[in-house]
Amino acid sequence: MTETQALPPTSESELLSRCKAIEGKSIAALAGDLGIMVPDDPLKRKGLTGSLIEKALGTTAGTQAKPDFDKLGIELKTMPLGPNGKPCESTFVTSIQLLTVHQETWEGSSCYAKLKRVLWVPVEGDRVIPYHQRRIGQGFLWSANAVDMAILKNDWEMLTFMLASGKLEALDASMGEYLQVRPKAANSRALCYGFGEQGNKVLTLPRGFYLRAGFTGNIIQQYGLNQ
DNA sequence: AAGTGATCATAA
DNA sequence: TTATGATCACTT
Repeated sequence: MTETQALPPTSESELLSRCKAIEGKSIAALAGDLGIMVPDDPLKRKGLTGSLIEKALGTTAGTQAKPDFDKLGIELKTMPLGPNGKPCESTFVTSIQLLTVHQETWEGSSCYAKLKRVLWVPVEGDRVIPYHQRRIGQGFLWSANAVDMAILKNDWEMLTFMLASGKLEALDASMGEYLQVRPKAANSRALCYGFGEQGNKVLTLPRGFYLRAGFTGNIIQQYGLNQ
């Protein structure tokens, strides 16, 4: 049971060639190569696909709030694809520090740091395909075009304003065109502090920014290449 | 079927 | 507790 961790890639082309090396592999094959067991219980393998691909490609950020390939400024995201070839889930971007987001700017935010350049790795996500058999697709590097970047910025500024001005109860996942804010917690009892209506601190669920599946679906269509 | 809110595993 | 990796599961 030897676990291996690739060294960090030093260029985009090196990163892409590593993607090519795992393209077409099944989850079981990749896990086998890395010496990692795959649980049979779906609840015990949430996030496993992403972790396996991280290990294979050589991410460096670990548990830090930074892009996965820190030196290259690239964030790795898997994109589970349903039977229709479209993403079947939203994409978690970053957790939110509710008490300090109001001090941030879009360009200085961890959300922007992670979204400015993303390595998307499509993976079969159709629930009818046994998890072990699901194949890894063709990874590709992406940056938002000017129009999409403006929409992301607008979403972020609107959502951040809600958080900063104590509108926690009015803020829900229906807000934002590309970005949304949703709970990101161990469970509904794991609370943290945020701002209430009067600018006071109140206990609330931790939140994170997510990309809507509709948006990531547009991305993969533009870049064209799924399995 | 989609969309939103809740949850699971693990590291530091 | 907060960060990482997300997907599960209930509501609409």
